[in-house]
Amino acid sequence: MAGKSDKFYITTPIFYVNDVPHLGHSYTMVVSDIIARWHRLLGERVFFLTGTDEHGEKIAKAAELRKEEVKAFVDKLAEAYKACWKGLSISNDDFIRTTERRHEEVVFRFIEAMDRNGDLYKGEYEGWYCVPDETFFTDLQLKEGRCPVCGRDVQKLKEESYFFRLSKYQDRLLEYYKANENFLAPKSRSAEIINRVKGGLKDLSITRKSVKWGIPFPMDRKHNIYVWVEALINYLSALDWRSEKSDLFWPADVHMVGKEINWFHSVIWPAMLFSAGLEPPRKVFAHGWWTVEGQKMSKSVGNVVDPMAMAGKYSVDALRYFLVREIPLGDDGDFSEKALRLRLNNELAADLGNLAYRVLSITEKFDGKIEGSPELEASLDLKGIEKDMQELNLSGALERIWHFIKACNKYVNDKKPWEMDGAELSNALYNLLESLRIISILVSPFMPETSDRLNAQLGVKSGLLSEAKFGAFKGKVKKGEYLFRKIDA
RNA sequence: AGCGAGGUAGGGUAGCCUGGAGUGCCCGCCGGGCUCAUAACCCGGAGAUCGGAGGUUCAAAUCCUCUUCUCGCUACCA
Repeated sequence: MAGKSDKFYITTPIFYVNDVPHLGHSYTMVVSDIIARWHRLLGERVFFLTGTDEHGEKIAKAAELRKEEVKAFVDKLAEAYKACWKGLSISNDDFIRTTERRHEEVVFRFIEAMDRNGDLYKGEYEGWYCVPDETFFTDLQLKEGRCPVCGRDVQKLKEESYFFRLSKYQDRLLEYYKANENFLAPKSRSAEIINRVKGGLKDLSITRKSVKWGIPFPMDRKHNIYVWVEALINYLSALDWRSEKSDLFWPADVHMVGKEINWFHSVIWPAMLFSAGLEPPRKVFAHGWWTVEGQKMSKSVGNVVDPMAMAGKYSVDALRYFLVREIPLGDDGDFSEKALRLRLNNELAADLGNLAYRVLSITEKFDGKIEGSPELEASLDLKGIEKDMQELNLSGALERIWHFIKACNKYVNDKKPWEMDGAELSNALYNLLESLRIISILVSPFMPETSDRLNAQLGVKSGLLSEAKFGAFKGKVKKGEYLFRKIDA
């Protein structure tokens, strides 16, 4: 029964813990959570992973700046991330930290597998070095020939380093892209990657002698493994690679990533997997960025949006709904409280909340048996919703669900159940209550808390997607609070 | 600069692959209806030469060429 066909493994990036979580992180999490919950709704065996990336020079510096011990510093931040995800109803099955032993062990095995395959060699990394900052930079990173951090002169330096033969995998990557059209997603970004790979791949320096806060390179302990190489392996270390668990869940079905790390996940990571003798993931999805009222979100501008504050002000579910409804997955979008309020007031309160409230109000005044024949079924495009979700068109799926909600509101207006009684009224209520039950199932991945509350008001248990069809209504209705309240500016 | 994506009513989007009346959705605006319900809901309407030019075709938002504007990526910044 536990076949590989009904498993689903989805990951988020592991976030770099040099600062607390913000709206961008939360967006990745919410999107991934919705996809994970959807697959659970399908009855699949889901493994949903997130975590934190805790090595590297930047983190060591950030800790030093605050006069804290590095481990204590990352411990504190990892907790902040965990708390934030809990607050946003994120249903991750595991939380991997790159400072954990289980991660280090898998990293060692992975590097050794690459080495056995003859893909690692010792060479020299050449770059521009800024002495006061103790950091290497590439030509592109320099600002007018000077250090991009402090603005001082840099010097060309060579450092011994181990390299990964990325160049060896150019053809194999291109073949993989070609054979798996859905791997690079969204489509609008795939050409960008393919053309760059076609342009040629250089081998990668994957170790550093100068970086102290990291995982040692197993073949030469004077070196530490470069953070991003090691970080990518988290997707396997959480599965305890070479275990029953990894046999079941690997390859990952979706790596959800921000567009800035697309290259690492679409090119370097699959090449590393080839090298270690593993299958690449099925899909890497690069989502877009949020601006805030037209401006880039940045600390210096001071417009960084705190997801917990937004969730506190408007409710977790309103925030989750807004994030996925506002923009198609893959596009960039603009965040503003005004836009959030608009969707909360019009779509959540006026459409969904009001529908539930008006139907439940009428139902409570009726004391007969609720039964009838499905009339609203035709307004629900379940196939379309399933297709959208399969294609990760989350905003499209919501649009279809709302189309149904609007059809239900229209049904109330047209039927005027408040003027009915007896069998006629029973039939109208049957249709509306079953619709609400189905709506509750459909919105549950997006707004789990709201779905629970609606279920409680309908007096039904939460169901799987297979139950999202008209049957006999078996609930015991008890009108409760509004699902959503309007909020004025 | 190279490569990529996109310019559709006041704003935001879908449609483009597989040409066939500008067809849809959301917000906003105008008018009407209703009153079970969170002053919510429903109906109707105004509003677009589908960035510009040329071409293919009986027919182009949709295919081809050119042009213009916007945005993204350009590898060791997690």
